[in-house]
Amino acid sequence: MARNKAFDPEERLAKARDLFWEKGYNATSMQDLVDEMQLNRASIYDTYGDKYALFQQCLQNYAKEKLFDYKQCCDKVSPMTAVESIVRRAVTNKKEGKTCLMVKTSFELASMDDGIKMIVREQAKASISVLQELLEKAKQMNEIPAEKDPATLAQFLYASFSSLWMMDVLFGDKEMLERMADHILDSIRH
Amino acid sequence: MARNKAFDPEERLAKARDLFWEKGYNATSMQDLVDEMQLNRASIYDTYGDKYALFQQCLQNYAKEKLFDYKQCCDKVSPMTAVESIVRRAVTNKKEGKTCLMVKTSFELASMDDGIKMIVREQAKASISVLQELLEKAKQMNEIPAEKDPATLAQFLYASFSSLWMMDVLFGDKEMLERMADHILDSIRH
DNA sequence: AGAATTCCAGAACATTCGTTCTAAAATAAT
DNA sequence: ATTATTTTAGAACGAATGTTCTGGAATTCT
Repeated sequence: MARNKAFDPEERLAKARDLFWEKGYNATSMQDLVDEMQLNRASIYDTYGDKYALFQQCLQNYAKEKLFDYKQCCDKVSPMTAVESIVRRAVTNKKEGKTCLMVKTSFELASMDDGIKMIVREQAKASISVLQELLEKAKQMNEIPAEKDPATLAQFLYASFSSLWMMDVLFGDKEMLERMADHILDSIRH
Repeated sequence: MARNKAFDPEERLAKARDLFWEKGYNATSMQDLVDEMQLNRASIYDTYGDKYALFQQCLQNYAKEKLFDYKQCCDKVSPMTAVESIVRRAVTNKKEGKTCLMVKTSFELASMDDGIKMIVREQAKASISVLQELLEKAKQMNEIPAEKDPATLAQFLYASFSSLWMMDVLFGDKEMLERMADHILDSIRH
């Protein structure tokens, strides 16, 4: 009866996500999205809804990929090695100088918009859970001191990504970031 | 010959700063500023220039106050106590849930706009210098271990403000922030 | 008093914004 | 072939954007 969609919604969503990721929500116009997604205006509205709804889906998409990344680090290695690789990845994996979308969004929108805050907070909770689980295992294996609290450490670790990204934006000095990452990991182990 | 200005430019600049601080640059319209500063449009353009120039002046104003705050903590007490009070102040001094303007701006504009990045980076450098000086004194007084590098610690400390503010935005849990601050300070001392 | 400057209120400007709509071409199933 | 739906390009919309301008009232100096 009907014509099929000529594009892959997930793939085009990724393009929108990358653009929001680069420019932020407010600085990205609908025209920018039309150009970048290579879709007609109407197709965007039909498929994703308005700009706000589109952004929410981008956030969800980003959260899913990010969490998948985290969990991928957890297998095959000792818990502390997993934690270390997650932190190192934050320093190394810089997609062309793009700051983490979740961190960016936390500061641009989450303080004013409860809908957005909820999405970002849930992603944060999930990430912190992964880290906490790793740290609890590490504690059992005496890889971190007995007096440390895995929950607090996990929160601190997750929050530290914001630190690393801010310093990356301001100074773009990779060695500085590595020294900071060293300190962050040392603070967990000792 | 001429009429005097009927308002105090510094005082009205502070109002603009507070509004940018709350909403961010892009989400603040010129109309918002007219309402908040209680000034005529023309008076704003005559006194401060356009929106971008006004924002730059707000940033400078904020930087100056922030640095003054930091230096105020340095007198009369031991260097480590000064560092501690600066960190604690970041947790306690939350102006009605407003995230640090420098951190906010780092993520909203600094990655795209070099003019803004320069202002934020200079403020960061100045703050880090203050911290570094304190940490060097603390090291001489054996308040921190000999193997630690004050420069790296100062960078880490400054960056940690971004951590604390992000978690404040997302969770608004004061006790969580205090536990994180404890860990941050412990990581310096041991 | 008179000249100079700044104030205010608001109109006016051209852009840009997000969004909706029109209309024709393309494709898929019946 | 017919029907149904999605595609495309682009026009159109009202609202909001940043900015400039007009005009007149208010104030300060000589």
